[in-house]
Amino acid sequence: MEVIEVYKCLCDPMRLRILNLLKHGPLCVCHLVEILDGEQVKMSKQLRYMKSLGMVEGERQAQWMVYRLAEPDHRLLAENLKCLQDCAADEFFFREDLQRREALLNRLRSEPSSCVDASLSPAVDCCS
Amino acid sequence: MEVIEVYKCLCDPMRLRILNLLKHGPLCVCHLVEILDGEQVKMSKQLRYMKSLGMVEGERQAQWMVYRLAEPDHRLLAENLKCLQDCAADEFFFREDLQRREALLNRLRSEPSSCVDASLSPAVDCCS
DNA sequence: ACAGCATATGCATTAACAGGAATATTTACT
DNA sequence: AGTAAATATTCCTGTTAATGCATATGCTGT
Repeated sequence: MEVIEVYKCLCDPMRLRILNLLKHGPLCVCHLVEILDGEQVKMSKQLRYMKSLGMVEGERQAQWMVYRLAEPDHRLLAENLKCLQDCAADEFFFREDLQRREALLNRLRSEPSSCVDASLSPAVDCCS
Repeated sequence: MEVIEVYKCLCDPMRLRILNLLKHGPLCVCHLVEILDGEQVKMSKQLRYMKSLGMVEGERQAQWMVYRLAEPDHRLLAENLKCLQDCAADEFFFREDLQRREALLNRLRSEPSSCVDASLSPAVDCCS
């Protein structure tokens, strides 16, 4: 991954929000859509883009695709992911997203549905 | 400066190269143009853009405009500027630019011209 | 094999951004 | 005041990247 590619990827709000969420653990597409209040198609395209850069990894679990952060292959990326975590405290929508994530996971834990497993798996905190 | 603005600014090669150079000290526009082998108009536009974000500061000295790095107002920016320095060692064109900068400054020191002063002023290494 | 949900893809349209050419502004010098 | 050099601005054009819509694919349960 090139320096410029890193920044090009990071300069979109939705992609930043996705990274912010995945930093706390893997999520399947439908949960990302729910938390980020996005559309399925858009989400899928962003994920494909980020996957093509090696920034996230997708793994199929039954009919769901579970995405997780990939091990960063560039120091620049690793630094920015680390930094993102600190920014999350300041940035309004980052905080909100994480709250929505918590709410969702709690709901899943209490009334289990079929794609719980994926999103309840422990965070692979590769860049903390 | 917003998170997204930081990244939007950083995702252009020419802007990265400008930052890489200014990190080692102020430069006037004509020297930037010479080192980066760019065109005056393009350079001027990039500098205006970066100035509008508060990323660089311009000071007029006679007919020259001398640009320097501004004190970063966002932790994210500060981190990336720091990181840029390390990247410079790897990235081919970053290294080359710095070599061209050295050559230019040496030339200026030996055969002084009128805009020497500006570009020979010591680096304000605000983000090391 | 079929129905239904989750996810992905292709293509056309539109919005954002960089590029070029011409020109304006500022300053210094005579 | 007039000229020349350095820098900035404006307007227009082309390119790239995001968006929307339609549809395709993959998996599961019956």
